[in-house]
Amino acid sequence: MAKRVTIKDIASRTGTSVATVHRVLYGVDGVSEVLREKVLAEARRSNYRIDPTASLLRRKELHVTILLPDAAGPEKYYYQGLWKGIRQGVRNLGNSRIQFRYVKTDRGVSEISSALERLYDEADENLDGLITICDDQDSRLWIQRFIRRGVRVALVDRSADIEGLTCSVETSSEDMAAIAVDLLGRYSLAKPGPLVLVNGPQKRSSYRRYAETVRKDTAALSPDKEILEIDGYQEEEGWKTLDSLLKNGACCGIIASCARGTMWTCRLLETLPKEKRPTLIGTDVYPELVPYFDSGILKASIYQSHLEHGEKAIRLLYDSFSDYKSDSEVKILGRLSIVTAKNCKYFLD
Amino acid sequence: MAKRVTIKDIASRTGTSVATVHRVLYGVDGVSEVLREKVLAEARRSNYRIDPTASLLRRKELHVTILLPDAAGPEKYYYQGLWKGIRQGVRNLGNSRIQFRYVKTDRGVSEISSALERLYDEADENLDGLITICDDQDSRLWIQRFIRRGVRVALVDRSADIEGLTCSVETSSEDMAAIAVDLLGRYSLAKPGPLVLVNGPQKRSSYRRYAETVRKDTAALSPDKEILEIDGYQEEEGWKTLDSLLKNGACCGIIASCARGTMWTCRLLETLPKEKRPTLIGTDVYPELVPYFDSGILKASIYQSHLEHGEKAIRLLYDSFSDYKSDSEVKILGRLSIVTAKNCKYFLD
DNA sequence: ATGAAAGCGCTAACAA
DNA sequence: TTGTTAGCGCTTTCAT
Repeated sequence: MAKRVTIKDIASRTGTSVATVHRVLYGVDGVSEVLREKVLAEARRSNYRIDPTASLLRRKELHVTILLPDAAGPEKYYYQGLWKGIRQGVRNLGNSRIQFRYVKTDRGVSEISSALERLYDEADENLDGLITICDDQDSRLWIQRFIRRGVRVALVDRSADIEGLTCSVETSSEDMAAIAVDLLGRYSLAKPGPLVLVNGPQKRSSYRRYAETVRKDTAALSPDKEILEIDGYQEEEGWKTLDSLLKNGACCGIIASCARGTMWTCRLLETLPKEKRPTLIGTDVYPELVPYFDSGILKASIYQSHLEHGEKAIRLLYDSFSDYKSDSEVKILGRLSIVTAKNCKYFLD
Repeated sequence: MAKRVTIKDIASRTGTSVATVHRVLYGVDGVSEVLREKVLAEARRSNYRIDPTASLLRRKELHVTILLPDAAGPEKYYYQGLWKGIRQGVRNLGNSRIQFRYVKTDRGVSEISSALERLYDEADENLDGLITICDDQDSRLWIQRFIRRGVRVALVDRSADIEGLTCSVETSSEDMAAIAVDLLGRYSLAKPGPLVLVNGPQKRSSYRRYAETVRKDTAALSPDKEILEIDGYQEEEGWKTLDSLLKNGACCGIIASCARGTMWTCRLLETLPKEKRPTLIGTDVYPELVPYFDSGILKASIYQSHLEHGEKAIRLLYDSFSDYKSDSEVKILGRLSIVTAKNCKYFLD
């Protein structure tokens, strides 16, 4: 049980004071190059680790803002898991000397950039961390400004190639699509009629990549299978298209690649007689889907681990605060789970 | 931003000292009933929470022993995930002022009780926490002795009805079986031949309950379906039985309910020509299974979240140390995930 | 550029 | 039974 190396040890061994060691460890200037080198060398040599417990005790409170779309309206199904994960992550931290502030935008992701702008102006030097989502060029720019100002930024849900990010949690659209096609399977794809893909808007690259993989993987199982794409964000129009398709002819199966699309497709299928309902593979898991799992309308859904995304983002940001090593960006790929009626209860909280 | 309530505040408001407040909070005797009540009332009134950061800083080191079967030999497939989770949980804690000791038994669960006995004798007052597994009456008795001695015990993997347990993480055998039958599905069950269940030993209640649910759920989908049970722990014998069955006749599908059984069944199926391989649904996910996922021999496997079990156990035990409220036992039901070739990479670390 | 010193909120040893 | 006090290892402020 080797005694732990403290900042005091390093100070005495290098013939300096704890204050100087502290400055060196955190890269604060006002230390001569000679001393800096000496201290750094000793810290490495003795394998010094900061004691996070002690470190936290005296530190002044940090401020972290979480800026995400509100889980309401059509965004509800998508964001409720993420918010839940954020709350849970904060709870897990216990007393962390971090003041969290929650900001919700009303109209989804599109409003994020203007919210970032407002945040940038109002929060002067009082912001230390930011957790948000980045899906457009404007948001990218604002996030870069925050980073330049010294704010640590964690991104959830989508990747964005930004220099200096503290961490990002994302999902592989390709893997999601591959899982969906695989679940539908050779059996369903052998049936007559097109495969329907209730997708998100094409202007988002994640949805484009999803569709691409669906096309590729479907072709591998059933060449020449027609794929009919519907915009899941345009519920009214999509509903009509799909409804008439199902009433007239049929389709061999449906893949819904977005949370809201999964929801309304379930509702639509419910209006049809049982024998007219094709197999549906959905996306995300939330309480509203349970009845459709139970009735067999939704055969399976792909869980993007949004809850874990939220938890992880909080955790990683926290770690970055209590770790003086200015480590590079941490990228996390969210786990993709297959959820059916039989195990959906494990994915609801 | 309300200022946090400290032990000092409580002391001054009740006209006593921090030491007394501390004694009251931790239930140490040597405090008059009058004072105890007064302090407790004030703590409640002001919604006082212990500051875990500060609490940890000064506290003397705690000792926790983790006693589990070694992930070697036939136990390898089962316990590697659990051990990995334990290590990860310890890492997540960072500097927690807890000294962990890892003890591995060589011959699986059966050796746990004698290991507990040895541990009980050697570790005098120096043990504060224990994480282990309990699958027989002897272990139960030893665990009860530990608890009476004041050791906090966390159980992983199986439930055991013991008074005073700090926490337990377990898995629902019934849900596992239901998921397996559901995955095999009406389609496979409609094929001719019996359903083969490569199960664990019948003397374990978890395996008995597994088989029961398989029988019930199978009957619901395909009445009169014959179910052939093989002991997955007797690899040699089981291999012969299954091999001759598959070579002569056929079976409609195989469910393997234990990690080791899944492993050797995969190996067996590999020796057969492709058209003779029935659909296999397995249990647990570990690196050795990946080639069988890829080749299509293992259609799906049910992940018991062993990694998360280990993490959770460490976490919950830790929380119980930094929480003075002597809360009751925390029971966690491990999440059951469905894993296929398409998402197995997310379940390997 | 550097160091001394005062705590953070709590626990534990000691004193009364 | 109760109170006093000395830290835990670090961060921060202030003085040099």
